[in-house]
Amino acid sequence: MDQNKIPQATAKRLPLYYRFLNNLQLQGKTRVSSKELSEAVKVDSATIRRDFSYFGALGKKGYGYNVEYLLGFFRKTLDQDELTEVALIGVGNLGTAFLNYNFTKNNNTKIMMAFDADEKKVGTEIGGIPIYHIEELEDKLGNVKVAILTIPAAEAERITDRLVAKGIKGILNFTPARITVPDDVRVHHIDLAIELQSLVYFLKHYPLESDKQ
Amino acid sequence: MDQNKIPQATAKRLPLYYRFLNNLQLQGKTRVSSKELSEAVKVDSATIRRDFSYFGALGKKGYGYNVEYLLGFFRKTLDQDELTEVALIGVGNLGTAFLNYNFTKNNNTKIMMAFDADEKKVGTEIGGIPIYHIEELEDKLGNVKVAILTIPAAEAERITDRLVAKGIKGILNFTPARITVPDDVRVHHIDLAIELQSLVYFLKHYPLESDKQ
DNA sequence: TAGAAGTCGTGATTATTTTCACAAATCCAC
DNA sequence: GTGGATTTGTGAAAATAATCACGACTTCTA
Ligand SMILES: NC(=O)c1ccc[n+]([C@@H]2O[C@H](COP(=O)([O-])OP(=O)(O)OC[C@H]3O[C@@H](n4cnc5c(N)ncnc54)[C@H](O)[C@@H]3O)[C@@H](O)[C@H]2O)c1
Ligand SMILES: NC(=O)c1ccc[n+]([C@@H]2O[C@H](COP(=O)([O-])OP(=O)(O)OC[C@H]3O[C@@H](n4cnc5c(N)ncnc54)[C@H](O)[C@@H]3O)[C@@H](O)[C@H]2O)c1
Repeated sequence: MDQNKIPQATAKRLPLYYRFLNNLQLQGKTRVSSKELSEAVKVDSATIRRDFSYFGALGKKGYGYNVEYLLGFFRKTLDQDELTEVALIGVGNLGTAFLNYNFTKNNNTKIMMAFDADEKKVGTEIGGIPIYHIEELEDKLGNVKVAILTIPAAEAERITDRLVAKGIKGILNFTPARITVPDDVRVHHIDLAIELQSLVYFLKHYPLESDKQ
Repeated sequence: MDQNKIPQATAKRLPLYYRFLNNLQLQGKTRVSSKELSEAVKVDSATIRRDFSYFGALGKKGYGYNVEYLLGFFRKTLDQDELTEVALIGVGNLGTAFLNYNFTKNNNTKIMMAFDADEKKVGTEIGGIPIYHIEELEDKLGNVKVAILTIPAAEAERITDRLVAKGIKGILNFTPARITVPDDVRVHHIDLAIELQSLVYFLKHYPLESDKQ
């Protein structure tokens, strides 16, 4: 709760760094420079050094960063030692794909349960995750604070209200609906149609640029 | 090709505005203010007005914006009159979900073909889209300039090289791999594991903030 | 032990994006 | 018509983010 001064842009890159450091350690590397890191994650090396510097002096001049140390540091910073439980709402095309994916691999986030309105899906399991009826939402949700929303857009607002009422604090929203939530609930929109459309727009209107993301 | 001065942040919001305007028109609304728009898409109204202003004076003071006019304008700006063809590489969990989704609904982007390495999938269709063997990539791709990448991370770089060699200019990359491409190829990364992880990070470290996105 | 090479951390600068705030224009009710 | 209510478009300011560039320190080699 202390590191409230870390720029949002930096915070968004932390998981990326963390994942790459994990890979490095698996490969047995013990040190890494901001330059190497930069080439791998496609973020300017000065930006990486700046990002790290918000957490203090993590590296050593002339040497770089010690992989194990840095990894341990990020593990703590990203709370990788405690599992974050997630609920998924809407076991359709997208929802099913997510249930089949192991987010826990290097992430310590786990979908614990799923909900759907379709009686045929209720009672079954996908990837070992039980699917409950959406009417059981309030009963089953327990202490889960994060939800993934993969229901039709028309249902989004109504279900969101129920999630919020039950204490959900973070929503990863894949529906095109822009949902309304109280100030203390955070929503990240992932709008795949818009991502595709904006990629196409950039292609047509920003030819030969060098700025990707 | 002319509007090269439009900020990237603005460009990314255009499809969002476009979609909402479409909905408005379907509802039969003829005018809309930046304030209404703001509430619907959760973007500050001053930002919306600024965004629009890059394209000239689209509204009328004291009145707001004419929905039909604005929509027509964005349709042209976003090239909605011509269909953009897309290829999907990797018909697994995610890839299948995308094939079942109709991006063309209000987007004018269409997945025309898919590729996979799995013989069992090759030759079949999903959502009316044919699945070819990845070895046919160069033969079948034709003039398609945009690709969606939903293959295992380990394959990403190799396949990317082939796509680029064949003339692909835009890649929507869902793999965790940070792929390397020439300057004239644009890559948008959508890294679902990182989105989830960063949402969790924000929840734990930025309590009671009001800034979502 | 000395010098060369490498690399961090950061002050300063620049770039980008958001937001404020208000004059000007328009609308609308009467 | 007139006047109060709206709402745009945009200068200016503020906030946020990226990048430059270099001093300081470390490592490595001989
Ligand atoms: N599939 C894609 O590639 C894609 C792309 C872009 C956006 N999206 C968006 O993601 C969302 C999900 O897409 P999808 O393709 O998986 O849709 P889908 O129709 O396959 O799945 C929706 C699921 O939600 C369930 N559902 C419906 N109402 C419900 C309710 N009230 N409570 C709980 N469950 C309910 C349905 O039974 C179904 O299983 C949609 O909003 C869609 O617009 C999907
Ligand atoms: N499913 C998810 O929810 C999820 C979440 C985050 C990230 N991802 C990433 O998205 C990508 C796809 O995930 P998925 O769950 O759909 O995986 P998947 O294993 O279900 O699908 C991968 C598909 O690619 C095909 N393939 C393998 N090698 C190929 C090649 N050389 N050429 C063409 N096709 C090939 C496989 O046959 C398979 O059909 C992965 O990189 C994964 O890390 C997926």
